[in-house]
Amino acid sequence: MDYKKTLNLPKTAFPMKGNLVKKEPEILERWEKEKLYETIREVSKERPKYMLHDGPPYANGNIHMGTAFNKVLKDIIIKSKQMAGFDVPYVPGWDCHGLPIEHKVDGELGEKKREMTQAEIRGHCRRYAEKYVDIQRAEFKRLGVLGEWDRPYLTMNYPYEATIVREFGKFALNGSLVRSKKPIYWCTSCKTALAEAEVEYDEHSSPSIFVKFPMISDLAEVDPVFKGKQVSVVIWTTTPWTLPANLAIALHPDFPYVAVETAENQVMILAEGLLTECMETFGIASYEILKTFHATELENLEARHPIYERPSVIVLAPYVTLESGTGCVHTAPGHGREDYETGLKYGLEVYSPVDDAGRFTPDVEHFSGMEVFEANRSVIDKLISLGVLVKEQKIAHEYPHCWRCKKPVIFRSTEQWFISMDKTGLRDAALKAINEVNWIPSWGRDRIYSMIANRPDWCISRQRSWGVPITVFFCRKCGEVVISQEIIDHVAEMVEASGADVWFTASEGELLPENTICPACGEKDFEKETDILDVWFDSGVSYAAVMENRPYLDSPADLYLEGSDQHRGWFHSSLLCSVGTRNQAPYGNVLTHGFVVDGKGKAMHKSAGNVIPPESLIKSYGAEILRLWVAGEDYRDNIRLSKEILQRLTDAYRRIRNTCRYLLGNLQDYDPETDVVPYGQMDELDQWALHQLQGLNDRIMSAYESFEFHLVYHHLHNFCVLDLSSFYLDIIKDRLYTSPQTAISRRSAQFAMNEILETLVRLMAPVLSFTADEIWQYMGGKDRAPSVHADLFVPTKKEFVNPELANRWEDIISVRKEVTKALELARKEKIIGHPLSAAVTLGLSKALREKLADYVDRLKTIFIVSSVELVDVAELEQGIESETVPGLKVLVAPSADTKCERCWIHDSSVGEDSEHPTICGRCRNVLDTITR
RNA sequence: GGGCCUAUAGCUCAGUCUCGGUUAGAGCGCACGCCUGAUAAGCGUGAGGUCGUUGGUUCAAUUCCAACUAGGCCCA
Repeated sequence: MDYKKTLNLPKTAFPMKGNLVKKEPEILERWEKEKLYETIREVSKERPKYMLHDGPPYANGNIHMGTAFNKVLKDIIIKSKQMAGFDVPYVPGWDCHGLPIEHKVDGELGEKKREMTQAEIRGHCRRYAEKYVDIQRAEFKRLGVLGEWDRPYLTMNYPYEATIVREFGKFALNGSLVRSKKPIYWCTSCKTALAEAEVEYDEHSSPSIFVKFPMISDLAEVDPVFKGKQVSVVIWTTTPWTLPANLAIALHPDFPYVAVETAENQVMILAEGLLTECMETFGIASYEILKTFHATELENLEARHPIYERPSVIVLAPYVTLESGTGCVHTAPGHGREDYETGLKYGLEVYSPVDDAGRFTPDVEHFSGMEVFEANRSVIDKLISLGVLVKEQKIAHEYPHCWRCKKPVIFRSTEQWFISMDKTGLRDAALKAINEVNWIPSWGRDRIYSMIANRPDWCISRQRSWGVPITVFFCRKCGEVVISQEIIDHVAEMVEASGADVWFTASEGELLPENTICPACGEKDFEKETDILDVWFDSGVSYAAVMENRPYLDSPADLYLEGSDQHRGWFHSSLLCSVGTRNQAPYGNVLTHGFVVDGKGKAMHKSAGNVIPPESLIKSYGAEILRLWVAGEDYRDNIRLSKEILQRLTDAYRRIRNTCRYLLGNLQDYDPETDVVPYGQMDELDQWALHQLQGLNDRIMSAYESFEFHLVYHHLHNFCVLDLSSFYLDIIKDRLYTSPQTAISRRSAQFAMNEILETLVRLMAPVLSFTADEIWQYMGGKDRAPSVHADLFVPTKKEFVNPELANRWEDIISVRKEVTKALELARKEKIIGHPLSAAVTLGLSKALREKLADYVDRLKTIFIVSSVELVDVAELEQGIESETVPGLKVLVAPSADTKCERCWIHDSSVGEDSEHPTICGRCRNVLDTITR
């Protein structure tokens, strides 16, 4: 007889192989068809809300691993919060305006752009952004991220653009908006401002000159040695044309400076570290050091401008280096980024006497009307004639050029709009708000705090096309800036109806409310501003455009979650916008993650060839593995990704999947409605399993709560491997397979397995969203939610918590470990093969024997051997003495009994029954119940 | 160059922070073996770590402090 047919072997249609690459799209289709996201909204509408506000990725290009990581992390949080009992709507968004898109469109349009109106160009930009929103949306959905994908927020939506206008209006009207000059890259040939990204560095030949600035301040007052001597500070520059705009000389605060007498009563001041080099350059063979200064001694002293009758003040700046020059840096706040910063610090004018075409303005004596690069020669000649030029050379160096016309660009100051950090106390209010936010990890607070504390005013104007206009007007007669609540409301309404394009297509008369008059001069003739807003302002007001605007959302949000670069980006701009208009942070918690790097910890760069695009990962492993990776990595540090990591995750995935499959297979005949076994009647091992399960449930739910998803992964995996596969499930196989199908001992195990599966499938769902959903389809029982994602975590069941029992089993488990070791040794020596062919004798100390007394009959089952005999440790001469369990000896021998053909246990009762001579008494009895 | 952060077995993570103290843990992978009633599965055993480096504090440091090195993000 084939006794195998009399066993209750596991059976399930749930496939062993995930086949994720093929299966995932099918599951996604089903979610879409069944409107899973809407279903989840419906079932949770009465619950407390949890607001995670999505930071908008830029609508350009395909998603990369970093964006994929971020979105999946958000999805894990959303799903786990959802299952923890909240209502968690998720509205994804995109950042749509800005230079990178305009730049791309620019490149596509080429020469055609010159004949197009601004509105036409903007139309192209809009279509470009739409295209990438569609592409990225499909890519995000493929990752299994659930959300309101058919109604995301786009910063270029008309209502969003109107919100930007309104929020800008608040700053304009509360006194934060200021207008002042700032140096920017400027192409004199294209007559346009250039962004950093539009500047290309290329080889360029420049004059290199050393110039004397005679001291006005009398150094003899500092040291008599200077009495009667002519002292000059020597500077070096490669842009002689900026000398007319010179207002200061910068020294490094920590460097020593020397005064050297180079000729009779002629003294030069320069950095000590460059003295030798300079003297050589100047061709000065003999000189004498008169004095060494600390830079701070010279601060605020005045030199005289080499050409004009005005002072040039000595200032200190940390960016001064000893790499070249004299250590004394010519500073023109209107013509350099660093010069500008230093100028701000010392209260210098942002002087930039150069027009759009790169010509000196009429007020520049000697050079007015000259083109700046051509003026270089004239400036040098002038210096020579004044006797202040120390040395002239040529230098080849990297110099910024225009990306379009390839001509060298200049730094030139133009009028820009700023949001003042201090005029209305924005900085202080923002710092205060930072302290009321929970930053995770906590150092995020320090990082953004020092940025806000030290940042200059926020320059919000850009001389571009693709963005939301700065909606202010100027009076054509008196130049007054005209802005009011009425104007803002009027413009915002028009933008809401027709988009921000209206600013560029409509006339001032249409954009302004009727009868607007200039508050300064009473005139009615106005000109609109042409600058647009920094895109960081767009996304910075998303809490207003999205969270406050949609009735089912709320602000401040519970959570913002982005990469750590966003301390300078979205966290930063959102904070300033919100504090500036609402005096509170737009978020209660801010979670940051590190960056995706390769297996060696190096940043992923195209040039390094170590980039793994999400698409290729999904194609060969499936999105589920990507999700497991997101969960498994501790994101507070850099997030590594390599083939090996993916291989390990794939292994772990299979293990978890197979464990669930085994549970399903053994539950195929179990009805959770009718086959329930009361706790008191359960097998103690099953009770142990339930106890372990409660611990797991607690640990994982709290790991979700504290956003420590790598712990979720490890706990889940370890539970499947250690508690279940290698222990619990291995031991109960005998009971499951050989008992009568409906026996209470078997139902007891099934009851536990059912609890385990019900709990596991929920615990894994936020991470393994596809697989949990797939398992869900195979689970029995009535009143099941349509998807695991629409269900809740199982609350930890106190009635299954039994620490006392778990304690007792600790001892059994430690003895079991020793037994398996002994079995392995016996196997090595060919004494046994399968553990069921072994008969084990345990030599026990009195104490140990007492502990195991109640389990005598079950030890063989627990150890999965055919017999266990207990003797006093002193009586057992052979056997291996345990190193870890005191008072334990283990002896393994081949079983003397015959193997039962049905249950494979070696037992003395085999052969007793003539009808079934190859099976044991126990199996014989089971057969009776089956055949009866 | 500045600010912030990270560094424990081949890989992913515990432990250290809040209490410094006997042989630093887990899983995976690897090696070897068993099973063939979870089978492109399952079980067992074993080998892997001078806890980034160097100093300091201490009776004692992977754990506290400093510097350095490597790496990351943001500035310059």
